[in-house]
Amino acid sequence: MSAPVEPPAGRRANEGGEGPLDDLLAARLAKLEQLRARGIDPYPPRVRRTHTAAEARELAIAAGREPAADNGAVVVCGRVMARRDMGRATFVDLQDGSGRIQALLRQNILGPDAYELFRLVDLGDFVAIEGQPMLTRTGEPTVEAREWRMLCKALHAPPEKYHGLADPELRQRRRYLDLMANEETRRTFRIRTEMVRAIRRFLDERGFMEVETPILQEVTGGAAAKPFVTHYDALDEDRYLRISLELYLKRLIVGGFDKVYELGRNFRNEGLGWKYNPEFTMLETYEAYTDYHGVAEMAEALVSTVASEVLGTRTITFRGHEISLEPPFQRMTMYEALDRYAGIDAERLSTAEALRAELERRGLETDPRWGWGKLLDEAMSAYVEPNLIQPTFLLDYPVELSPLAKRKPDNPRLVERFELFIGGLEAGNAYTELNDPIDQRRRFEEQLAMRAAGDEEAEMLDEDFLLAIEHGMPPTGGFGMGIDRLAMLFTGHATIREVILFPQLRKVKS
RNA sequence: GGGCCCGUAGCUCAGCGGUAGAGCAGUGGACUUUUAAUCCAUUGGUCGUGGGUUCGAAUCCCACCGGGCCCA
Repeated sequence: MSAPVEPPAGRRANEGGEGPLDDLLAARLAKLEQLRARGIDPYPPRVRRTHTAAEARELAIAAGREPAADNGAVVVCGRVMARRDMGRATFVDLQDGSGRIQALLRQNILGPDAYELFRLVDLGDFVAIEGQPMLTRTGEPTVEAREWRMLCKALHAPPEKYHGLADPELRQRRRYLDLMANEETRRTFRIRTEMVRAIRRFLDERGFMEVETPILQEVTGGAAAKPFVTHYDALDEDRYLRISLELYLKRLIVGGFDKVYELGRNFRNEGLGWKYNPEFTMLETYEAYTDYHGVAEMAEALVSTVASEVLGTRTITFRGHEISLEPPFQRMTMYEALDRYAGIDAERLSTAEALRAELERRGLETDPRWGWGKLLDEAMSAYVEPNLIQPTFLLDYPVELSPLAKRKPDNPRLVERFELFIGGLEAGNAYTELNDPIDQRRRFEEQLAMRAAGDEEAEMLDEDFLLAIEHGMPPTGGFGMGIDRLAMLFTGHATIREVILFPQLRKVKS
């Protein structure tokens, strides 16, 4: 049943029902009607495709310039990306998920009617071409059509064929246009997917069990971050969107699963920036009967293995630096790093006042509410992290910054923790997990005091989690890794938005 | 949050106080091996929005909206 043509949604200029219909749109709608008038469905429900574009290319190359008269036709399908009209012959470039293939339509082969009908095909439409794979005079793999079929009429033109889509805002808001126009974008997201697959493979082969834990949480924690709040109508109760995976995964270690991991989305109510998006993907692993040194070995094996499998190399380029992911990675304590890159002696500057004075002297702006731990963290961000280009484990953090990590037996002001830096980015974080429930309660209480003093990023007290570890959690090494940041490193993109399909953007107000 | 920059045709961009432009896309025409096809002709714009300055504003000023980069 065919209905009269109505103006489709789209074309912002026409919203509100004023003004004439856009010329480009009108031309396509007219062609749509002409197809229907000739009894052709512009949106047929199915097609029998025999070969992808890539497969047809292979066949064309095998067939050569003068293919045997009948060595089997193929049916290829795809979006029309370019069209070169030569009179009684027309070339089109079809793009499908495998790549591109050229098709040649000639009037004497198709017949005048079918050839004439092809004039109704625009850039962006999907068509099926049935015909002979072969090479043209210039050696281009081509399917020479003996029949063609409409698969889907597009009402809008695709982005410009040569420059593609360049406007960063459009590329992110309407990622489908970016994907259809830019091969580099398609490559980026294929690498990201391959990377995630390789990570799962690595962990699965090592006997880890993939699990899923709640995103909507009554109490949230496991990271220093401000959460999003939502409301659950059925219970008339508020819930937080999780900020990390940690506290639920450790409950599973308590329950007796020795090796678990989760790869999932976290949500943090913070600003946007080149390395921040409010929703981002984390991997966290927990392994009983290992410690942070064992985790470090696993982490470097994971990063280097995944690089080899996905990129075929362990050398990457990021922000102008060549980086080797070959293990072992460099190891350095946090204090050593502060001394080496900033000349700051954290042990001597052991009070907030002393450290603040030193940082102010260096021209770093500080906030009077910051405690010693936060000040140290800022000093790290300013002076140390940008220097950690080659993969580096920074070991042994102050307890103030790590309420869920176990203290070092020989220095209770420090915990057994590392952060992994690659290309100046914090890519991983791990600790020997705190399993002393008494110490854990004390640490939560210190965090509560910080919350009361106005620190919105301090941990909440999770009584249910405490009850869990009061039942006993074995010595455990935990690890977290930002998947988006690893994707930045692997694809060479300098901003996190380039590796997230639909990054968070402000609403468009009309 | 602060500083700097950007917003012009569907897309990529020029114009920066004096009648809104180019290429691609579109439309009409020529062309049966082209590939950023070529050639001829041609349609298309509240110059992000709203105020202001000016005889005159895409252009200068202010505010707002959206985006980018740097800093926090």
